[in-house]
Amino acid sequence: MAEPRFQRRKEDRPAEITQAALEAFAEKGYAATKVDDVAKRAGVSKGLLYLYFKTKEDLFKAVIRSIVSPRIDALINNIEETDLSAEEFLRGPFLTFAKSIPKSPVRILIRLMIAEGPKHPDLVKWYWDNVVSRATKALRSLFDKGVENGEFRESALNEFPHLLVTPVFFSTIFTIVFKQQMTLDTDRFIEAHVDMVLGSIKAEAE
Amino acid sequence: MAEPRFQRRKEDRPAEITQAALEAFAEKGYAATKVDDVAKRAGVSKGLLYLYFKTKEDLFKAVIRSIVSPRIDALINNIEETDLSAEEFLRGPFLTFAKSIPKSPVRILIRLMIAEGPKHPDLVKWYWDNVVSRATKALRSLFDKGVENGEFRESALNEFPHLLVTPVFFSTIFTIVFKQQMTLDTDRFIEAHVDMVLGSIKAEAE
DNA sequence: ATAGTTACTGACTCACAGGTCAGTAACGGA
DNA sequence: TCCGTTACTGACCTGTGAGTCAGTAACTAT
Repeated sequence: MAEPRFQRRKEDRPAEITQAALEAFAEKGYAATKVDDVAKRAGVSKGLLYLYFKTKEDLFKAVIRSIVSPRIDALINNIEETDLSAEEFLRGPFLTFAKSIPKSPVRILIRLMIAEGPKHPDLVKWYWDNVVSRATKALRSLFDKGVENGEFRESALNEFPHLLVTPVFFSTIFTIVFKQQMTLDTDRFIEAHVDMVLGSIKAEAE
Repeated sequence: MAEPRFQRRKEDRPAEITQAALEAFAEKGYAATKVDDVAKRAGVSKGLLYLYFKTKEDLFKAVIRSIVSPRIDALINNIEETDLSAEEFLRGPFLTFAKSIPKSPVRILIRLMIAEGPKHPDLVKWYWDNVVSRATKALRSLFDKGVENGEFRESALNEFPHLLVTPVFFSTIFTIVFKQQMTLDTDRFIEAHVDMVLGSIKAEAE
């Protein structure tokens, strides 16, 4: 009695395929990844992949969405529901999150968005609405709250909350591009920036 | 007497072709740009292009090098030979340079390095040696000079001069990826960051 | 003029990868 | 155990674009 050559697993296939695709894209980038390789990695034929995803581009979008959504939701809930002071939150949960990015698989997505974004305007739109806007808003409310309760002075961070996260992007890209020659300690780099920001916005005792 | 169908211009061809390639890559990215299109843009046949550049990859590398070199040389000479104080230099020539990046054609190269870098390790090595290392060193010496002459206190910027330029990368990428939905005022964004940095490292009068 | 040199052309080749589809076999129900 | 359904396979088709090369015409030297 021979082993069955394959199993029917309709429910699990999409997740298995997007996971395989993420790994493949991470290694080679989008253009250089063959659909056939993704299929092999997922233990599936190319034909099946095309039953679940209409085109390679469709697969790409599914990968981004499936990885990004849960993470960004978690961060934003975290900001909204914390009972820490603004400074405690920034030095605690935020810093932990920020330091993890350059080391986690998510960093790949940042590269993919930069590299492939211009070819997929609707994906960029989705990313803007679901990630950038929401994260910006959450951060801004954090700084506003800090000002309201007297922790912080009014500063450029209220207008440009992005100023907080610039070193996260910088070290992520650095890590990806210069992984051979890198000696940058991304943890201390990001910490130093957060120190500087807090130092410049904390209300002086007066 | 008919016009000649073409002219022989051995000297000028390489520069014309790399210029055309930069424009094409800027519009479509590397993978999506056809060698034939680059040739057409340069007013040249595909065959001629292959006389000057062995492969498409070779052309890509030539584009990066030819655009980057003169700019980085200018900046570094500027730092080394200025007779401004460190703060004056940062608020003057450096800020002008920094603000120009997200708007200039060079921003394309940043995207190309991120997107294609991993496939061209020798190009990344060249970029590290000729751009990143030299720029880092020049900036570090600027902060060191500031400390020596009592303008600045010793700070994280002496160890991580990169902290100065993070918003330049951030706004460049933002501009490229989110050009449709962008409302970020990159000039004021970068200025606000430089203000913050200077505010946090200036020696207090004591 | 004319012959020699070489910058230049563009039709061609060919490998490759996205996408298709006719057939196959796993599974569920009777 | 057989039949119907459909998840799944993989050989095939096809457009595309990188790279080639035999031929052509612009220039040069005599």
